[in-house]
Amino acid sequence: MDRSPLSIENRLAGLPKIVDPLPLPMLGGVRHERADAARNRATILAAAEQLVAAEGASAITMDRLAHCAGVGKGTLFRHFGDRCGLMRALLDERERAFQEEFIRGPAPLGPGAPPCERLIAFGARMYEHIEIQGDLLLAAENGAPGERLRHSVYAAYRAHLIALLEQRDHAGEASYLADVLLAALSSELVLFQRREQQLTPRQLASGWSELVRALLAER
Amino acid sequence: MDRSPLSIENRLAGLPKIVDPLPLPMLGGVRHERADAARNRATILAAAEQLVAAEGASAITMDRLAHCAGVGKGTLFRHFGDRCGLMRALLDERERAFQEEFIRGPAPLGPGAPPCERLIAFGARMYEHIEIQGDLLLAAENGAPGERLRHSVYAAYRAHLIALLEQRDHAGEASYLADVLLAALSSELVLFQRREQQLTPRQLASGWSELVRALLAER
DNA sequence: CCTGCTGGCGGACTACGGTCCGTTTCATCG
DNA sequence: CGATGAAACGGACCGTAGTCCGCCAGCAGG
Repeated sequence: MDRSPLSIENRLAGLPKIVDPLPLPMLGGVRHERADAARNRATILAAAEQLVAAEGASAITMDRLAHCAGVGKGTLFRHFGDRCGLMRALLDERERAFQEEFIRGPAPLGPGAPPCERLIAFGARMYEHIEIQGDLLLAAENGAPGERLRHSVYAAYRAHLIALLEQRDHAGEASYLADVLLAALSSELVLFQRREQQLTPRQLASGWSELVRALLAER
Repeated sequence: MDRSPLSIENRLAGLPKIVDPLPLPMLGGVRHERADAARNRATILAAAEQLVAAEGASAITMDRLAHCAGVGKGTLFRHFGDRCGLMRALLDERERAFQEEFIRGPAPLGPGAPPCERLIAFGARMYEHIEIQGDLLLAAENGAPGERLRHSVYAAYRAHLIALLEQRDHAGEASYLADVLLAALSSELVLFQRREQQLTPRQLASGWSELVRALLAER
């Protein structure tokens, strides 16, 4: 958990957690979730996973899921806030693993490689992620306008990219560029490129790496 | 309603239409909209404009608008397809003017300036557009996932950017880069940058022009 | 083990987007 | 003109996300 004082991930200290846990039971001090609540959450997630596996993310409606899981609708919303929150919860495990990889994993994704390589690896990894979890990601990001950008997952990616960009003198524009780069990796756009524009994963990866190289080229 | 043979819409022949006219009345041959239909469309748009002016785009619900305009809900949907279609119709006039500007207007936005300058002007113009019509644009783009990317307005922007990029050797990646650039100008992102990230219009414009210059730099 | 109360639970309820289809209105043609 | 068929109309209807609140049960303290 602890790392060298120079590492990127230090700069992430104090940033929002990977997935903010909603109101969550623990209010004042440390307190655990009531047994029935924990049981219900697990049941719901299991039912949701099954539904997604069987019929895809779009088959999940809150009514149906509540019925399948044998709980009331209110319970769903208490646990996950809204539909997107539920989708995020389904993605959470992979999400954590991914963030772990680029924060502390082996090069070129993790520390050790030069920023340019890390950025390229980041995009490649994100493309894989979308390839596998596309529909779920889409469902998770498809909330109120701008909500996805306000969410902590986005903030984490953003902070990571900014840190990498700042190692290459993009003093003023790092933040702007981070947003642009992440926009290029949004699941909505990528799925459009894959399905409508018929771009291959290869073409995407190559486009991305050209993009990154152009932006990081000495000027 | 009818215009001179030199009018904008004639010159756009062959290009994707600015706003595809829905099923529209004209099926086989040329046929005009029925009088009551035209009257209703105008009434609806007027009521919508008034509502938007008074309470903002988000105040428009289809039920309410139908009531305000004194028509049935079905009529709304027949004319505009869905809520986004209605929003697009509200933006249509400005949209046409904008496209006219960058296709045939004066440099640097229109032909005459080098691609790099035109791209920079394009972004600047788009930022202005969003500054003024932000909420409406957001409402217009906020449909089913990916719908906005499939729409003809997006296709027109895309084609324009590709044409500009291809004047600078981005043979293979022009299409990829066009999508990335447009993603940077999406109203969702821009409004986030303006409202959440507190970027000034100036900072946006400068970020954009750095971005464009970096991508068009000889390599 | 009993008791009290806090927090979880469920499902009726609301608001909204979008569809459907029986009815009405317009334009055309005999 | 009237008749006739096509197109527009309207609003009841549906599915879905999200809220609310009275009820119930798990847990701590006696």
